[in-house]
Amino acid sequence: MRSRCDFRRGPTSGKLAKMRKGLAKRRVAMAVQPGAPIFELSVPCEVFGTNRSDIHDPWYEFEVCPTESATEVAAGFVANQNGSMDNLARADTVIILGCENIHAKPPAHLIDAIRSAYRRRARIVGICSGAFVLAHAGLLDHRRATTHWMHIDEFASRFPTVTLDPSVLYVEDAGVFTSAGTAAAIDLCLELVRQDLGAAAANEVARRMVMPPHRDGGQAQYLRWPMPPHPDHDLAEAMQWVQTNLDRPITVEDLTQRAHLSRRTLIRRFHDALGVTPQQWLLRQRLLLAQGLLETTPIPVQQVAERSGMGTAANLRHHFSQHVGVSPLAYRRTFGTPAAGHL
DNA sequence: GAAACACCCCGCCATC
DNA sequence: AAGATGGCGGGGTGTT
Repeated sequence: MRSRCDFRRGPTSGKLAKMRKGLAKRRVAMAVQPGAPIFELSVPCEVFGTNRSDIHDPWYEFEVCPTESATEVAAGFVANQNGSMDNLARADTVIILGCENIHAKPPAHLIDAIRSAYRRRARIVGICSGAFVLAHAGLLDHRRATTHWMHIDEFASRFPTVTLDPSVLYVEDAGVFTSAGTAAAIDLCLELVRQDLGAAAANEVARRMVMPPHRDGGQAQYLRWPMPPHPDHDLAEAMQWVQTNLDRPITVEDLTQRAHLSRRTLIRRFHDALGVTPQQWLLRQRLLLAQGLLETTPIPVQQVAERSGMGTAANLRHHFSQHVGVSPLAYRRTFGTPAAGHL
């Protein structure tokens, strides 16, 4: 079973350096076809299109690019374009939204624009049924991808050469990202910010978007994702307890006691809610905390390991390399803030 | 990087 | 009868 939130696919060190230092201002362009769903359209606008230069300066340059001159999207709204399709050719990240009719062939000029962007190594992102457009463009052949669960069968039968993974929220393969339905667009967009600007920046965006589960008064400093959308009370309480005790050794047995469940049932609940095992989730929380500490503090890697519950620096390095793709120090060099003694 | 040990996961089956 | 839960054990994974 693959992780629903496929955090194993972290960027390589080369990618990190390039992402951080290669461009003064990142350009994101979103292609909008007629009938594009409002929610999915709004997510990239909210994440990339809102000026958040107080989090990271410069913030993204974001453009909406309707595929037609006056593109009417869902619910009767008309995309008030600030960019034309030409802008796709200049973007570092090209986002393709879902289309009204997944059975229709996408317009040729859109396919051409996507292929062209891919050839010049732009990051290509298909949100929800946008995966159909990417598949039409041939970008998903023999690659892992996902789409809305309602379209899985249709997608699989029409694009048999794509390795479809219906269990993940989003997936990346060779610079091509696809996300599952609707709300998964948020997860994917935040992941893109995380790759570009680091975990602290992505978590701050998430916090401002009031992402669950931290709706209570004591907002956590770092977003501990993934969390289940609707965990039952005992499970949520156990997970909350983990969040505030990451510096200490925690076993699955501790979780079973806090959740008042057997080990077997706990694993089942995690699997149903998140698609990951308790241990995988715990490790993810520790790594996210470690990432935040590396970004925002100057403390030695050994202390980062201790505070994040990773135990030893060697263990932290091991998992960092495996899941984030770079060493802790390389990560700090790339994403460290002035508070961490960098930049 | 390898090895040893501890811990974890999941298919299977029984029980509630 | 169907679904949820829990125990077992072999194989897998994490930690040192």
